[in-house]
Parts: sequence; structure tokens; C-alpha cells
Amino acid sequence: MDREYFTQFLREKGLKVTNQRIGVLEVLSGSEDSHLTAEEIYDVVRVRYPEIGLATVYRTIQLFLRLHLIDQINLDDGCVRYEMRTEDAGGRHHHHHLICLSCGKVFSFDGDLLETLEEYILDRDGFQVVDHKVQLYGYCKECQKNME
Amino acid sequence: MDREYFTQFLREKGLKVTNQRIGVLEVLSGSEDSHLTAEEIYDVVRVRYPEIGLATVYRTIQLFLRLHLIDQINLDDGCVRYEMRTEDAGGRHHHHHLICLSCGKVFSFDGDLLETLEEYILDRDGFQVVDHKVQLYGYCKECQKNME
DNA sequence: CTTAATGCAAAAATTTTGCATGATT
DNA sequence: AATCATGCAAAATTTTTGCATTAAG
Repeated sequence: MDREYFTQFLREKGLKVTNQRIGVLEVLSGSEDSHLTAEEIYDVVRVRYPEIGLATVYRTIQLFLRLHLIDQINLDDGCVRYEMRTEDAGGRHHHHHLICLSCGKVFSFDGDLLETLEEYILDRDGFQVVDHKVQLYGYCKECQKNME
Repeated sequence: MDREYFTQFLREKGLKVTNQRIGVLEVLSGSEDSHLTAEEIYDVVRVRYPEIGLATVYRTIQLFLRLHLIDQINLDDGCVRYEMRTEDAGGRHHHHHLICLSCGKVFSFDGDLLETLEEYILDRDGFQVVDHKVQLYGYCKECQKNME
């Protein structure tokens, strides 16, 4: 998400473009694989915008969620995390996670995994799937080596 | 999970079989599709065991999670929920969720969805998947009718 | 100038912990 | 009898909210 587009996007909706909002956006779109908690976002944004308050971070997160700029993710480590949403042409996001049960590292991967399954469910149950979230648990290369 | 097995299971591990633990077990294995929060479990258990405290419910949940009797699930409604784990022969659980974006109802389904994908990931990344969690978002039959 | 957003601090909500008491083995 | 689990209340987290102030359009 580039800053031009973001500014445009907020203005269209009558929302104001503030340093705090830009700061949170930059942190979240900064590192590719950042799955940050609210507190972590706060700590990073504060480096550049020391005046920001934690409440603003929470309010900004709520806003970004409503605007579908970010997704909430739950990696079962007891924290609520957030990451930028990446959408494909159809407005679906296919960003999934490989979670190592041993070291806890999280690897991301994209792709539309479940097309055939989704068709099957529509046929069988009449439930129309428009998005999905997949988490895979296992052991990464590194940890497998250490287990030998 | 039946009570005989549960009693046996706890005793083997040197854990005590208390009314509170039985109560929480009964609530969670009671209704097939119960995705309950800690508070909800507390409220239901209290009907039969009014003496139970909320702290005990939390401690029991932590215990059951450690014993892999239950799973934590996150349906993106801002609550942490729990449900009984159902395992197949290989010790994997394949219990997934269809979440209606309109009415919020949750439908469960079982099945091993991702076998081929998991093989592919092992080949490509060397990451060995042992379990997965899938959430599908969309619109249930009922809500589709109401949209017409 | 008008409206929206912020910071702060207080409040609410959620989860964990210490410790004396009570139940299970 | 020994140990483990519980209840209660207090503490630690995490998240939300009210309100006066500040910044954006």
C-alpha cells in the first residue's frame, strides 16, 4: 500500500490523513512478514512519532479493520496480531500461515488453496464462501534438523 | 469424550478428578457445536455446580488445552472460544468452520482438506505440516435468501 | 471555521496469581 | 496424611471510552 493511494483512500471517505495514521500504516506495511500486536505497533510508531498514544493505535487499528486495510490474525500464541491485507483481483485475500510448533516462527504463503472445496460446499450446503483463512501447524526445516 | 475415559485419563497423569473439571468437560462436550468463551462456560457450569469460581474455569481451560482435550478457536468476533477436540486415527483433528459474514452463525465441518497441499509444502519448503486449521467466510443459505 | 482525531487518564473487560481452605487419592 | 485443586480477592493485562485540546480540510 503506497502513501499516495492511502491519502486518496482516506480523503474519499471524508477521513483525515494524520501523522498517526500514516505512522501505523508505515509500520504495518514496512516489513513483509510483520504480524504485530497493538503494543508492538505502538512501540515502533513511537520511534518516529513519539507523541502518539496507545489509544490512538487501538483506534487506528479498528479503523483499518473496518476499511479492510488490515486483517486480524491469531497464531494461537495468546496475542491478537495484525497484518496488511493483500487482495487479488476478485477482492479476496489469500494470505496464509505456516506456524512452527517448535520454534514458533511464522512463514507466510499466498495462493488460492481451496477453490474446489468451496465449490463443493456451495453444492452440498448452499453456503457461499467468499474468503478463507488457513493456518498450517508443523515443524520448519530448521527445527526438523535439530530434532534428529 | 465419555466420562469413564476422562476419569481414567486424568488419573493416569496423577491429576485429580473434581466436580469442576467434570462440569467443564460436560459443558464443552455437551452440545455438538458449542464454541464457548470462558465466561459462557462459567455461566453454564454454574447451573449445576454453583460453587465453581471463574478462576477455576480459566485454570481448567488451560489444563485441557495442555492435555489437547480442547482447542482454542478464534472466529474473529473478538472473543476467544474453546471447543472439544476430535481426533482421527493419526492424532490430527480436522474440525473446521464456516462462518456466515451476515448473521455470524458458525457451521462446523470435518474432513482432511489439505493433504495434497501439505505434501507440496513439504517438497517445496521442507516444512512438515502436522495439523491445520481452516476458516471459511461467506454467506449461509438463509442469509442468501434474505438478500434477494 | 467546522469537524474529526488525538492524548491523557480513568474505566471496563479479560486473564492470571497468591494464599488459606477444602477435596481427592 | 499428603498432595493437588479450589475459591476468593487482588493484581496484571488488554482494550475501550469521556472529554478537553489539537490538527486537518
